[in-house]
Amino acid sequence: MTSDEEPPTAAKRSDRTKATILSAARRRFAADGYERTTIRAVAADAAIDPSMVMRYFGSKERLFDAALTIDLRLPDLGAVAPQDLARTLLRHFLDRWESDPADDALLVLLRSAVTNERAALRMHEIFATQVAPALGAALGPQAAAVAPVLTTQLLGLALTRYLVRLPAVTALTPEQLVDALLPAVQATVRSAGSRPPGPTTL
Amino acid sequence: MTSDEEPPTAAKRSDRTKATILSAARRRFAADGYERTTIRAVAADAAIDPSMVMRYFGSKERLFDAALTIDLRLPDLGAVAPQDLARTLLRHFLDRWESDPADDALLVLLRSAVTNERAALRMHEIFATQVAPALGAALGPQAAAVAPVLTTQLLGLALTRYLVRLPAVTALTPEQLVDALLPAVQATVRSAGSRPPGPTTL
DNA sequence: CTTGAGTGTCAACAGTTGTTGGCCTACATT
DNA sequence: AATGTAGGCCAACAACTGTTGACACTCAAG
Repeated sequence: MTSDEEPPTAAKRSDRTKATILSAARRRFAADGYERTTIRAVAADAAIDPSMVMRYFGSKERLFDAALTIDLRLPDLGAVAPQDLARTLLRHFLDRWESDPADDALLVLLRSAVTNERAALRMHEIFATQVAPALGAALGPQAAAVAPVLTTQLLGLALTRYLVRLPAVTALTPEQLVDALLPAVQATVRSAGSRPPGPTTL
Repeated sequence: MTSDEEPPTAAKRSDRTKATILSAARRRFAADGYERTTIRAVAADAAIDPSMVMRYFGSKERLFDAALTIDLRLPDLGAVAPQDLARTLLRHFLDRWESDPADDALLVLLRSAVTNERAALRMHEIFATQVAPALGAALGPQAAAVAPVLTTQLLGLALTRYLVRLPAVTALTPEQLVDALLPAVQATVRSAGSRPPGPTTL
């Protein structure tokens, strides 16, 4: 076999441009959402012809799918002491988002999920496959009751700080945000234990 | 002067159609957001020609402005006992949203604010003129520290339940939601008193 | 040198969008 | 009956969208 493998160095020129397109697409989707992002704009950012975007990704929808491979990279919450859980979660997400808000896949997805059904379904999927299991490992059977509330709180933070950019929220430093939100998140985590399965559940 | 006043009954035919357009616009903006809402679709819903929408409102942007006269109708929170504040807030917004999610101006605005700069600015304005003062009346000078967190929590709820429609959140009844969120919101309200003005404020 | 695939550009399509201007009709006032 | 105006419709515009097909360049293999 002397004939088939690809050039060892410079791993194919096309892969590089494909990656360039993908990163431009992520930035555009993050900044503008699905509907306002145009293939022409993505192509221009990637300094390439719009038709190449089509050739590499087939359609705008498939480009969107490709741009949104989401891995929350949640740590093993089973190894975290319950009293540290709230702080760990807040820090984890804030760290991610602060490092590069315009390129974080979760923020990209969230912005589009508000007006795009496809993106919303993707969000549901991530909750079911990543958030719920991770919290289950930390909180056991009580997690089901708490997970939606925690999601509400964390996505609420993402919404007000990175999407709507409320001045009152963007004015705070990440450390101040952790301090400000900690009581609420901690109360939520604690409510898991204190509330027996069904008090007023009809 | 016997000549000028308008017909007393049936207060002008044009007012009625203008109102019809406005209500159709609200529904469309709520369902689709600013970008995906088309004037043609609004006109079709109102059973009228698209050009009439332009004649009455001038442009899509001005139609959007007209559709979004937001009054949160917040009760006088100064009259609410501090320990009831959390529950009052939760109930107030849940009641509003549940009664007609597809026509609530705040949800309409929120959906668009995520991708539309103009709508986002409108949101900032509402926070400054309605939310902040109302909370100020209830919490005094501490309100400034708490208001952003409360906003995060309430908008987080709106986001997950009405915009992204996470199954884990839509599955709950309003009463269950109040119960689930209460510990967190209460902890936030309480944190207003316990945290002196500036511990780590550099 | 010739080939032929890989990589890219250009120009155009068909559909949709916000927006505009001309025309028609009903009807209260003269 | 004549008429002016408010309310409405129709057809078209220019711009922009996702998408497609034909053509040009590069460069290693034969």
